[in-house]
Amino acid sequence: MSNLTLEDIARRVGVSRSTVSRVVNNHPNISEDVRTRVLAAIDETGYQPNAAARSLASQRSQTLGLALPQTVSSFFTDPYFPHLLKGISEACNQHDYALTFFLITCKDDEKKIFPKISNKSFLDGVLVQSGHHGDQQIIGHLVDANKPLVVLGRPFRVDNVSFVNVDNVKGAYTAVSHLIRLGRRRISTITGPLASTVGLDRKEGFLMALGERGFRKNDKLIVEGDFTEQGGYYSMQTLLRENPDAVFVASDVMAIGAIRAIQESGRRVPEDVAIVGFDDIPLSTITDLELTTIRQPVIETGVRAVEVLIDLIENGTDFPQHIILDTKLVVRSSCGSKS
Amino acid sequence: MSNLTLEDIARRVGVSRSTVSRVVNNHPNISEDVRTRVLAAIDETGYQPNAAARSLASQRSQTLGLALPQTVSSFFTDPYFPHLLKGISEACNQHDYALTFFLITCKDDEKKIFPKISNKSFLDGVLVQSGHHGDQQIIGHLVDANKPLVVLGRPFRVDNVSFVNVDNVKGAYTAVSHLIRLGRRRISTITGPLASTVGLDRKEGFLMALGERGFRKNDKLIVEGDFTEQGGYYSMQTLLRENPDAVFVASDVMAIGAIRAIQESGRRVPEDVAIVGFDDIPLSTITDLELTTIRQPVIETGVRAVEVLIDLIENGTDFPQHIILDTKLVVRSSCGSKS
DNA sequence: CTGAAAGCGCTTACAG
DNA sequence: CTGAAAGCGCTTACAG
Repeated sequence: MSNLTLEDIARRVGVSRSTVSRVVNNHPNISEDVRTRVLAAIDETGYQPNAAARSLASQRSQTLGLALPQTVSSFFTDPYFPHLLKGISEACNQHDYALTFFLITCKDDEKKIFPKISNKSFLDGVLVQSGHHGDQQIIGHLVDANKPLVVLGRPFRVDNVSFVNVDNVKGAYTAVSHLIRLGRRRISTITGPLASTVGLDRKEGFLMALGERGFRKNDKLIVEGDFTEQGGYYSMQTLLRENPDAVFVASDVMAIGAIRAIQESGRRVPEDVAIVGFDDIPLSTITDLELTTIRQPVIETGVRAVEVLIDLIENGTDFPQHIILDTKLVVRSSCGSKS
Repeated sequence: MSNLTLEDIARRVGVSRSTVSRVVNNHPNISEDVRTRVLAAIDETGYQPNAAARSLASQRSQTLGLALPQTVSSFFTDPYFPHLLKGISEACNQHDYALTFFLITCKDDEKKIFPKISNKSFLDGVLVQSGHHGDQQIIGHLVDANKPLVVLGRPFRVDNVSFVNVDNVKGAYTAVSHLIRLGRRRISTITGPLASTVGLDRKEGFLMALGERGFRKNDKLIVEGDFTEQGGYYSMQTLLRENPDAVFVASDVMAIGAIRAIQESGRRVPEDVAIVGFDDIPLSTITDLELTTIRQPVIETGVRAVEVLIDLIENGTDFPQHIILDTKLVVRSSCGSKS
C-alpha cells in the first residue's frame, strides 16, 4: 500500500503537485473546495508522504535522538528510566516528531553512534541523559557539530548547553530539614554515585541542611551508593555501625534496600531509624511501611526536555536554556510523623 | 560541520560523484588508489552522507521501528523491558540500523503512530512487543501494509507472522516438575495476566506438569497476577488461605512480593512454602534467600528478533519464521534443595 | 574500474 | 489561491 506519490493525488484531483503538498502540510491560503477534495483523495487512497523525500527537500527529519550513555547499572532496575522514556515519547508523539533511541554501552558503540547522532540530515536535535564525567565527550561532540541539544540532568559543564533538571540540592535539603525538624540528631545519608551530578547535588543539599542547623560534618555518616537496591542494603549496613537515628537515601530503590538492612539488624523504622527517600516512584510497600520521600517529576522532565529541544530547532533560540523543576516532600510513615 | 556533499568530495579528489558513492558504500571494483584518496578526503573533511538523500535514492531507511503497546503497568517495574531494549539496541547498532521507538499508551497515540509505523519510506521493518489481545490490531495493520515485521513474544494469531519467543510452556513445566520432584504436594501458582500469551503459556506449563503426575486440577491454587511486586504480594495472600506447600510464580518481580506475603504470614521459605520464579533477572536478594527460577534469555530475544527482521528485509525471506528460545532451571535456596 | 545521467518524491521561492 | 520549475543529495543501471 501507498507507493502513491503527490503526483498521483494531484492527477486524481486535477490540481498541481504543489497544491497537494500545501494541503498535506496544512498551509494557509488553500480554497476550502480544493482542500476538501484533496483530503478526500488522500483518505480514499491511503496516500502517505515519503518521509525521505520530505526530509531531503525540507532539510528537516522530524526526528529527535535520545542518547543514553549507560554509565549506570541502575538503568535496568530503576523505574526512573521507563518513566523518563514515557515522558519523552509522549511529547514527541504530541509534537509529531519521531524518536530514535541510542543506548551507548561501550566504546565500540560510540564509534558507530557518534557520527549518526551528529549527522545533520538524520536528526533534527538530540536529547542526552547525562550527569557523569564520561558523558562530557558526547556532549562536546554534539556541541561541536552545532546540533540542537538538550541534556537531561545537570551536565558537569553547563556553558552553552541547555538542560532540564530537577532541583536536587533543594530536594535533599528539604528531606534532611524534615528529619531535623522531627528531632533526629544523628542523620546519615546514602548518596548516589559521586561521579554524577545527581549524586553530588543531593549530597550537597544534605550537607547544607545540616550545616545551617549547626550540625558538625561527620564523614562516617555519609556512604556512597549506586542507585540499586543491593547498594542501598550494603551501604546501610555500613552506616548502622555508626548508629544513626535517621537516613536520607538518595533514591527510593536504595531506600528499599536500606530498610531491609535496618530491619534485619533488629532496629525498627521509624522508631530507631527514620528514613526519607527520593523519587516517589510507585514502589512495593515494604511490609506496612510507607516511604516518606521527595517526589520528582520524572515524566515532566522528559516532556519539558522535548519541548525545549523543539523550541531550539524550530525557533532557533540559541542561548542555552536551563530549566530546573521543583520537587516536593511527600510525608508518609517512614519518619514516624505525619506532620 | 558537514554540509559537504558527494560532489564536494568528488571535486576535491578529482573523480566523479558515482565513484565517491561507491567508496562510501564499500562497493567492490574500485582501484585501491582511488579508494585510498577518497577515504582520505572524507576523513579530512568529516564528510557524512545525507541520510535522507540516501534513503530516497535507495528506497531504504536503514532504520527499524520498535513498538511497545504499553498494555501493562509492568513496563515501569520489570527489568525485562530494559534488558530487551538493550538486546535490540545492540543488535541494531551491530548491523548499522537505527532504532525508532514508539510507546503506545492510548488510542490517541495509535492514530498518530500507525501511519508512521507503516509508512513505507520511514521504517524498513518493525518489531512489535506483543502477546495481548489488544495488540492484534497493530499487528494486523502492519501485515496489511505488507511491512517486514517480527513480533517479540507469541502473538495470539501466529499465521503469517514471524516471532521470537521463549519456551514459556516448557519453562513453567520444568519449574513445577522441580517442585514435584522435591516432594511438594500442594503446588500453587501465581500466573501472569491471562489476557497475554506469556501468562497463558506459563499457566499451561504448570497444569501440564501437574497433570502428567496425576495431580488433580485445583482452581483455588491458581491466582492471576499482573507481573508487579504488589500483585505478587496480594495474590500470594489469597493463595495462602489454601495452605500451599509450594508456589510457581510467573515472574521474579512477583516472587519478591510473594515471599514477602509468605514471611509476613509467619511461614518460612522454603520449609513451609517452596518457591520458583521466572526470569532470573538480577534482583535484590530477599534476606538471605536466593530465588530458584527459570532463566530466560531476554537480551538474546532482542538480538534474535533484530536479526530475523533484518533477514526479512534484506533477503526478503517471506515465510514466517518462528524462533523459540530455551529456558533453564536455576536452582538456588528458595526450594530448600540444591539438587 | 569509472563517468554521465536519470531518477527517487518531496518543498518552496517565484510568478501570476 | 494556484502552478511550473528548480533543487534537496544521493544511488544505480547503462555504457564504455
